[in-house]
Amino acid sequence: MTEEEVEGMQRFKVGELVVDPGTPILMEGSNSPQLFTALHGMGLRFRHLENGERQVINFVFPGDFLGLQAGLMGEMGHSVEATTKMTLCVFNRSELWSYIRADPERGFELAWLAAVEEHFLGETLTTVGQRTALQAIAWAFVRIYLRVKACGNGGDGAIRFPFKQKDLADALGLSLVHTNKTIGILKSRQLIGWTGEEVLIHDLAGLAKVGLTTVSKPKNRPIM
Amino acid sequence: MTEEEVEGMQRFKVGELVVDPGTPILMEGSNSPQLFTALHGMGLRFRHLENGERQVINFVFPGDFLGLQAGLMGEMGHSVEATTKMTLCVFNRSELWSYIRADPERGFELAWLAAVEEHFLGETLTTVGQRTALQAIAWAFVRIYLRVKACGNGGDGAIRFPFKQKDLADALGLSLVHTNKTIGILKSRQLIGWTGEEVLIHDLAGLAKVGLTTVSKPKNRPIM
DNA sequence: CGATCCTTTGAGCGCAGTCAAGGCGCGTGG
DNA sequence: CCACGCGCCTTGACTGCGCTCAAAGGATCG
Repeated sequence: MTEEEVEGMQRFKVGELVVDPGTPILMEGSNSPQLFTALHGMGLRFRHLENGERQVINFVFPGDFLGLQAGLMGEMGHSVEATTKMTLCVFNRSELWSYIRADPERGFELAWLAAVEEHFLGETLTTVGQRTALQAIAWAFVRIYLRVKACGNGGDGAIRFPFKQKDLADALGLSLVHTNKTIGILKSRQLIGWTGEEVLIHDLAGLAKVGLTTVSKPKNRPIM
Repeated sequence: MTEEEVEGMQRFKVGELVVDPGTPILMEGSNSPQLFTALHGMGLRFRHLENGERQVINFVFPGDFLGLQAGLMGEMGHSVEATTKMTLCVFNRSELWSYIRADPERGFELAWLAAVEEHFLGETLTTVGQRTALQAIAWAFVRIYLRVKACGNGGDGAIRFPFKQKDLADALGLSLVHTNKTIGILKSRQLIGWTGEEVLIHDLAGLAKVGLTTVSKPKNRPIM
């Protein structure tokens, strides 16, 4: 989300909300009357299977819009939960329509947001479906690093990543044990480091090579 | 896509295009000057990994919009290819903006389309990441059946499904051999039949149970 | 200083992948 | 008319990546 968009949405904000780690923000299947933009902190989007298995859809970073599906379709396809303490910008779902009507470009903004999500989900699906565990985890660190750096945090090769190995495992469709051992391989190859809430990317190009991916600069929304 | 939306878009159509089976329609990474709506026939959306592996993102049925990512982001995240002979409604990408500007609801329509795609991709991701092969294939047949029935074709338990087992395998991140054997299990349990281009759903409820999913009616776009 | 949560490591198993070969339907050409 | 090739489906044997079970460190906290 560009700064102008954040700016524009601020006019529709109802207030700010600060939530503690572990707080559910949106529930799968629900039709929340409120939508959010993440201002600080990090979280998780995920779905549950009937047998209790969890699929992490992606990680939530500052700037992410939460509740687009509820706003557009009337029902969330996944849940959102805070992993760290988070502060959220709150909107009323009922005002989304007036937001769109105010300027035709607003609808375009939302469509663009959804399209970006779709694009990323397609890439994730390809990872989970086709990459090996080693490739998938290498890919994930490349994506996460680029995503975090894009929102300003983490200048050099270090980023804050307050998630558990189980979260990454659930994001990639792997077991915790196998994820742990595979991370160990990447560590031993001097490609990454991960201690506590800090991840070190020692060799981005090497990681990208292992992960069968390329490091391209993220594109901004085109002005039509 | 509702009939009114199709109606609305028809005004922006440049013409119709008929393509033969196997024809590439959109290429991953490209910025096609043309966007399409599928009118007849079926196709595939897919991505390729650097090692040549293919992930099928989903199946294209009549009514699907093709090229939304190119229109909104300037670059496709996946390729689209015709599986059968297809007829497409053609639009100019450059007119997308005037289409949106004509009516604020237009932007909403596009955002809604993208959100529906995102919703479905999240469900697919959960399948590939968390369901076993048997559960995944059962889930896939439930989704496909509901999707095909939603666009009018296939009244009773029979639908036209002109895809190969390899296509389904690539959609679920499974090997062809294992997919074949797993389909055999579903056949022997009298849940489905699959001969040539026809799939028979003998027991939708039973399939849904195996696939750890529920058969709920699809929701229409809410009128805000 | 026990309790709890997370990470790490080892052992063994099994689901799904790979390799290989055969069957079947269909179109093509001798 | 039949032989042949080709694409796709089917089946069997074997392999191995990743899962499960289990237990042992560390770190943090009341």
